[in-house]
Amino acid sequence: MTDVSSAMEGTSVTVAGRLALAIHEHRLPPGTKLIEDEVGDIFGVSRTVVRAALQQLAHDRLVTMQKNRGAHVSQPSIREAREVFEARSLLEPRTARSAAHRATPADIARLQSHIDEEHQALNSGDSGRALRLSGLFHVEIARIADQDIIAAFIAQLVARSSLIIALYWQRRAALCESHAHDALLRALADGRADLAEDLMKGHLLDLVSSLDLRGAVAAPASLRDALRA
Amino acid sequence: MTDVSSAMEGTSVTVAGRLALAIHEHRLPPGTKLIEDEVGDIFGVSRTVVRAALQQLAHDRLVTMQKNRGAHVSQPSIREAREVFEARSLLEPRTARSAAHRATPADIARLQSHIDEEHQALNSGDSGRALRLSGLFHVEIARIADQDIIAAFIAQLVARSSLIIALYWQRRAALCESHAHDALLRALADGRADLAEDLMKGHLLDLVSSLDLRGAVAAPASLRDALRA
DNA sequence: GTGCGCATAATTGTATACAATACTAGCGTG
DNA sequence: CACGCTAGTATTGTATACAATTATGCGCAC
Repeated sequence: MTDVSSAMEGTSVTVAGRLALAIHEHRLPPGTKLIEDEVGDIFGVSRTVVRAALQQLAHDRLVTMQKNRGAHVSQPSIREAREVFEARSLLEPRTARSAAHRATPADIARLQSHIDEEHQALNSGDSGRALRLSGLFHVEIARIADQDIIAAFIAQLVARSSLIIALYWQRRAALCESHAHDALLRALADGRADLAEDLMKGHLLDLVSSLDLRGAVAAPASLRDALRA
Repeated sequence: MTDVSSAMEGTSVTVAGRLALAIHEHRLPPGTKLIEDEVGDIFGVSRTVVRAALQQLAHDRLVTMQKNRGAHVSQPSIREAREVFEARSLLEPRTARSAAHRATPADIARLQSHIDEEHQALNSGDSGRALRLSGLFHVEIARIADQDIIAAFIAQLVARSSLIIALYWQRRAALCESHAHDALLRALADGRADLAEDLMKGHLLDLVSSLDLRGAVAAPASLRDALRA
């Protein structure tokens, strides 16, 4: 998620960031219970700050809190999954268009390095990290478009997409993505706004069509292990 | 803001809602300091729950928190103001189009009652309440479109718009809005999707043009006043 | 063996306590 | 009279304590 909502920073933002990262990289699968004492012990803080962190994540829908029943990594429903990608389809193509108009050589270089890192992560078998970098690519485009608010929305949607992928991904041969990102990068570099918009639209459609939006969920894991990084 | 992000429990959400309402209705102007003890006394809760509430509001950018310096009602910059309305222009016209396709008679009736209440509030001089109802109208449309995620985004943007209006509104003869809403309602009722989309786009443009978003903050009476908050 | 009921443990909700930091006012000095 | 310094106050950051709620495990009837 990178950019955290408000200022107010401090310890709870750090904890929220670490948790968000773990969720984004699929080290904390959907449904995992996040016990306040346990998280507090792991990060060496009190429940007070853990609660603040969990509430931030709950606001972004990465975590679901129920009264007296604690916090769990969210398990987006199929309906929610569809809505997330509908929202992305509404926001991102137009944002890619704007980005094509504004992208500087420095921006392009930064995006390229993202893609490179993503390839590298994939080759070294770190698919979690690859997934997160792939998401960051999308957020970075919104930031190039100089639209902080929309970038924040996209960041949230990307994070939720990661949960959706964890739950509903079907074909694991996932390296098709990088080509889409390559093509997008070229379009942005050449200032071809129409093309960038179309590519983004198609890329998102590909993503949805790679999901199986009909059922089945995964199993939780151990907190300590997942957060070891 | 009506819909509060997550589930999470009652008390802090209630407090956050009450505060959000007061902000939305301009009873708490931008810049107002929100002292935790004070708010806690008012609502009869401890600082713990006040803090949780303030953090929720901070996440929605209605409140700004700085480490060790407390929480204040946000004062959106001009850049931020522009971005809010850019984001709304991206989301709302398309959403109005969808709503036109899906609106049922019950939906139309609900919208009509919103408009009626808004008129009523204006006539009785309660401009704060009118402003809030006016915002709710927009959120309701998104809900008719059956897009919860986008509705939540719009709800946040509407709330922020209220702060922007408090800061940058110039022409106070503000009843033009209701006509725009009437026209929108008719388009939705008749299922005229193209028209609804255009009307919404125009309505938002009208809104921005009624703001004064050129730098040059209104010259403050005294230096002391200017630098106080 | 299966399901129910109760005692006990875990976990969360809220309040409070204490430490750290920022604000304010009053005094002295140039 | 303005400026800086110091003491005291106000406010926030974090941890802990206790109450309320939920989850768990075991004995027991059937």
